[in-house]
Amino acid sequence: MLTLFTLILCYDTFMKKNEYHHGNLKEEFLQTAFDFIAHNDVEKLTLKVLSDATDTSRSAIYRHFSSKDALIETMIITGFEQFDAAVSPILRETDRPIIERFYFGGKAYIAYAKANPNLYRLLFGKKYAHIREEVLTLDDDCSGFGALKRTIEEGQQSGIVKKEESFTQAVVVWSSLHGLASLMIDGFMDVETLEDSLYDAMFKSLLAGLVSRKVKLLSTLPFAEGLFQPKS
Amino acid sequence: MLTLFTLILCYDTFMKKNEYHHGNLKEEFLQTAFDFIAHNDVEKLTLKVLSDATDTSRSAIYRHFSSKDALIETMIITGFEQFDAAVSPILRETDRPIIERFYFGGKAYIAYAKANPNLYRLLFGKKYAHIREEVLTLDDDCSGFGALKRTIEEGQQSGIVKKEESFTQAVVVWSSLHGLASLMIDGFMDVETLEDSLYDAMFKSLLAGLVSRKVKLLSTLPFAEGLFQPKS
DNA sequence: TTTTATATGTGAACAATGTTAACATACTCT
DNA sequence: AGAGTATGTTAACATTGTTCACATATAAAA
Repeated sequence: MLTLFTLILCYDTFMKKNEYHHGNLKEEFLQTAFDFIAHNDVEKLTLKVLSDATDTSRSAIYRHFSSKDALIETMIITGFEQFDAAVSPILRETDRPIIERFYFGGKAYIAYAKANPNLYRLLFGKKYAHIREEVLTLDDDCSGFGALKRTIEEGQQSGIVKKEESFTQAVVVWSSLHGLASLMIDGFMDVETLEDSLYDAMFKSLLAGLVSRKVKLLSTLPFAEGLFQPKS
Repeated sequence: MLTLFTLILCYDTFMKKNEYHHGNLKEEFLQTAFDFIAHNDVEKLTLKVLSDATDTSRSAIYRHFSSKDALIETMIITGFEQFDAAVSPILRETDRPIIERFYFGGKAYIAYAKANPNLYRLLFGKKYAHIREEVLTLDDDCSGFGALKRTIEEGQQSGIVKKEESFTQAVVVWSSLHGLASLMIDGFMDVETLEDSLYDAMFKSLLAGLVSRKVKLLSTLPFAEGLFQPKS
């Protein structure tokens, strides 16, 4: 009997490690939640999903988050960090032609939304707008929007971008990106076949409104040929 | 005692009319639901809200709709009719300059979304995309998108709009409108002070991408001055 | 008119959900 | 070794959408 007890003790100690106290349950919850919305809508994310996946009780989550919404708030904060990390750096590659930075930055924006539709909806939807306000401020230069605005201002200084209110210009660009991304991930068009051509058309249109007519385009982007007239 | 009974009968018959059978309860449910989302998010619309407002039991709705979603489906169908009725006719005012039609059509689009944010989100959100597919097809000329595409094609024929794929051009326009409307109603910017100037900037940018350079703008819209070069 | 069938409304009950409270267990620090 | 804290469990609650058996009004048939 002593031997059996010892065996159980050994099993508990070395095999199952912490059966009762997980140790990093908070991270496990978050990871499970992110894994879940990679394939399911946020609406389907339930506490039962989290407890089942982590093999805990339904109320265990309340030791790490004050509520379900609190967990989602954390997801939104880290979600914005990841989203920004995927898009903003491209705008800041100052050794690259600015038009290219706009082009590939926007392309990364659409690509991220398409690759993570449920996360994108969570980040930019109405429901958790109050959390967003804690994370991103449009006036903040560090935010994605701030990076866009600053890049536009940089383009103004080098004469490529029209010298208008940069905030307004940035909103116009952002609206197009957000609109196209939303229409794509919310089931309005066959994304697979149209994504690239639609983005190119939209970018071309945006450039026409953004770029000064006096400037000849020096970009290497092939589709942009003929967009602008030679310097007169 | 007979008198009392007669009184009750009279009361029932003439005052309360149909206390048990309402007669038009289905319409009452729909009207209540529309009234509700005029001031609240769709997520807050619950069967208890409907039963309380119509003074019926919680399960009465199931005599008129097979489920809560079925009621919302009906709302979406009529919602699209109303939305289309507010926007599409402007595009079809063929006696008006086409640029003006674009301008005021888009303005009506944004205005409707801003005036009915919860309905707009319901119509264009992901959750009920399957119902949308029954109502509107992008290929259908009668839909709002079809009206936009046809107007663009009309502009191409008169030489005002660039002769490119009209579907792509329509998607570009729609993306901008949908993006701006979404950003506004989902709490990204102070809509009250910025709505008009942002829309004008966006429309100007769209025109730059849409309109043929060879055409001198004859529109009466003041802000569009200087957008295009004189016919050379 | 009386009877029958159908349409419409009610009340009780269900499972699922987020949440809380009382209790149990394990880790930490003295 | 023991006290205190952090972490996990179980049971219960209210709310939600939904269903089912039952009640009542209207329509149709006799």
